[in-house]
Amino acid sequence: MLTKAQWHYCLDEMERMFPDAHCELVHENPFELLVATLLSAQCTDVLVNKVTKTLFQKYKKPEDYLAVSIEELQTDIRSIGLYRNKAKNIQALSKQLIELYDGEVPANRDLLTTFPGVGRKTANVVVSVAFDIPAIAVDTHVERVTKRLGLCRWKDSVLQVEETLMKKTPIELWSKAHHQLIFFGRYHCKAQNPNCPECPLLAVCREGKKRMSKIV
DNA sequence: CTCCCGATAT
DNA sequence: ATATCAGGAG
Repeated sequence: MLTKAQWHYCLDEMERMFPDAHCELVHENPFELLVATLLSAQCTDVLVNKVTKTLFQKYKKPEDYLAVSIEELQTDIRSIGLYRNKAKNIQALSKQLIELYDGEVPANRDLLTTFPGVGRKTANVVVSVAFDIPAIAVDTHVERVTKRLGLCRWKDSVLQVEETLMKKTPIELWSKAHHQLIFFGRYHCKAQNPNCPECPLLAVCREGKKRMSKIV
C-alpha cells in the first residue's frame, strides 16, 4: 500500500503532468451538467459533447424534455448508447425537478441521488463542478488508477475507493486531484496500454513495477 | 450479478 | 473480434 508521502508525491507529479485538468463535459449551467453527466455513463465525453452541442440548443429547461415524446428524445441521444434508459431517466428527472425543486438543480449530493439515473458518482460531479462543494467522484479512470498505484485494494468497492481518497487527500485538493486522476487515467495510465516506461509514478506504482518486471 | 448499448480504439 | 467508455438500477 502507498504511504502518505508516496501518495503526496503522486499528487505533485500529476499536478506537474496535468496542471489544467478540468471537467471536459461542456455545459453552461448546473442543469446542463446534470444531463451531460447522466449521458456520460459508459460513453466517452467526446461523444457526449458531440450530442449535447445540438441537444442543449433544442432543450433548455426541464419542461422542454417533457414536451416531446420518449421516442423523439431517444432519437436525439441514440448515438450515446444506453439511450432507452437515459431518455427515460432524463424525463423522469425533469419531472421531479419541476415538481419538487421548482426546476432548479439542488446543490446537495444526497438530494441529487434521489433522482432517477443519478447515482453517487454523478451527484459528486454535479456538486463538485457546478457548486464548488468538495467531493471526489469515482469513475472508471479514478478507480483503475488508484488501484493500480496501490492506494486501494483491488477488491475495494467504488465507495471504499472514494473514502480512501477523501481520507488521504487534503480537502482543498479534492476537486483538483479528482480531475488530475481522470486526466492521468484517460491520457497516460490508460486501460489497455498504460505508458509505464515513461511514467513519473513508476517508482511508487504497484502495478507499474509488476508490469515492467515482466517485460525484462 | 446482469442488463442496458452505440462509437471508437486496439 | 474484442475491450472500453466520466454508471445506475433491478
